[in-house]
Amino acid sequence: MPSTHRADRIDARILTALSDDPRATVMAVAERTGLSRNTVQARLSKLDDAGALRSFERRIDPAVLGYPLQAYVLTNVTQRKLDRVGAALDAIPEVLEVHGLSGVADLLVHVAAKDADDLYRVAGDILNIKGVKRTTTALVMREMVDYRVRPLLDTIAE
Amino acid sequence: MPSTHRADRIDARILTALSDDPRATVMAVAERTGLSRNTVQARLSKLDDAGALRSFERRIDPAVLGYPLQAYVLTNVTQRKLDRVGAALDAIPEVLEVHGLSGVADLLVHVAAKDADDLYRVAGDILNIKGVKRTTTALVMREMVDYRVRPLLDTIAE
DNA sequence: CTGCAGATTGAGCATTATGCACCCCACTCC
DNA sequence: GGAGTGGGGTGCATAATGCTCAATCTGCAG
Repeated sequence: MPSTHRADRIDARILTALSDDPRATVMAVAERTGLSRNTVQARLSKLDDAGALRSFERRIDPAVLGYPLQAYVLTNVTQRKLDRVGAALDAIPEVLEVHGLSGVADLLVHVAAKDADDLYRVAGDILNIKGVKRTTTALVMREMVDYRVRPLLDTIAE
Repeated sequence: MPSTHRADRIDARILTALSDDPRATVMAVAERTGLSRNTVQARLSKLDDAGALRSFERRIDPAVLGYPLQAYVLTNVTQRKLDRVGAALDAIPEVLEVHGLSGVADLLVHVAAKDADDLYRVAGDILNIKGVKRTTTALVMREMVDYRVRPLLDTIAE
């Protein structure tokens, strides 16, 4: 469903400017990028018409909501029940995201928790889902490289 | 450095409104939440003074930048060299984020790639870092639950 | 080389939003 | 009772927005 859209140099410059200052107005972006206000406005509406920008929720840190602990739960699933397990995971509030993988595990479940006990409980909830065979929990201890796309933007902008 | 800040019901309502419409103006948020413009403005400036909102880059989908493939590389590292490995990973453009873990692996490296060959190359780059002992690559095949914080926001907002 | 379609730009204009200051009120904690 | 905190209301000068129109300026096919 997403992104038949491919960002070019100009889009990259706009996105870079927005990364520098997410609350920047269209005018400010235009100034920063040396583009006209019209162009920036047109590009931006194309970008979000195309659904190129993901949910604002991505910018919300669970820690601020009182969930300072994060962990990744590698999950093995009885194959036929993948969808059911997905639905069950979706119903757990502490589940931030779930990726279907090829490789070591079937699912990578990203969870947040209030504290160690809470995490233990959530991990238990996941293990109790019918169709889940095995889980391995890895606690996030440090953010070594914070999510960034800048290097990719830079290669596009040359 | 982050978040001595803890969001309350009002913050949660504001954040929810912004999730519904990321480009909403302060006025629109005030209307949607039934709060006054003053309050919304004050809350928002507190939120970003406190650094409660993470980088705008989180909203940029690598797929739009021409990197439609994503993978997680579980990495085992010679412990003493963790920082050096972190720095080396930081230098690889295709590395989106790196988490330091407790558990199965030492590092969880999230990478993007243009295609299968590109991914293979990136995985090789990681494995070639001095201090990296072993890697396991898991390709992301499906987004089963897209990143979301809504359920957590809802519990706060009651 | 010529010409076309799409993108970029500059300008204008009515409408809204912003940032800030000031004041008031309700609630809580001493 | 008094001080402090946080939400709400109002006003105002300045700035941004959304939109349209017309004029270049591309890239590219013929």
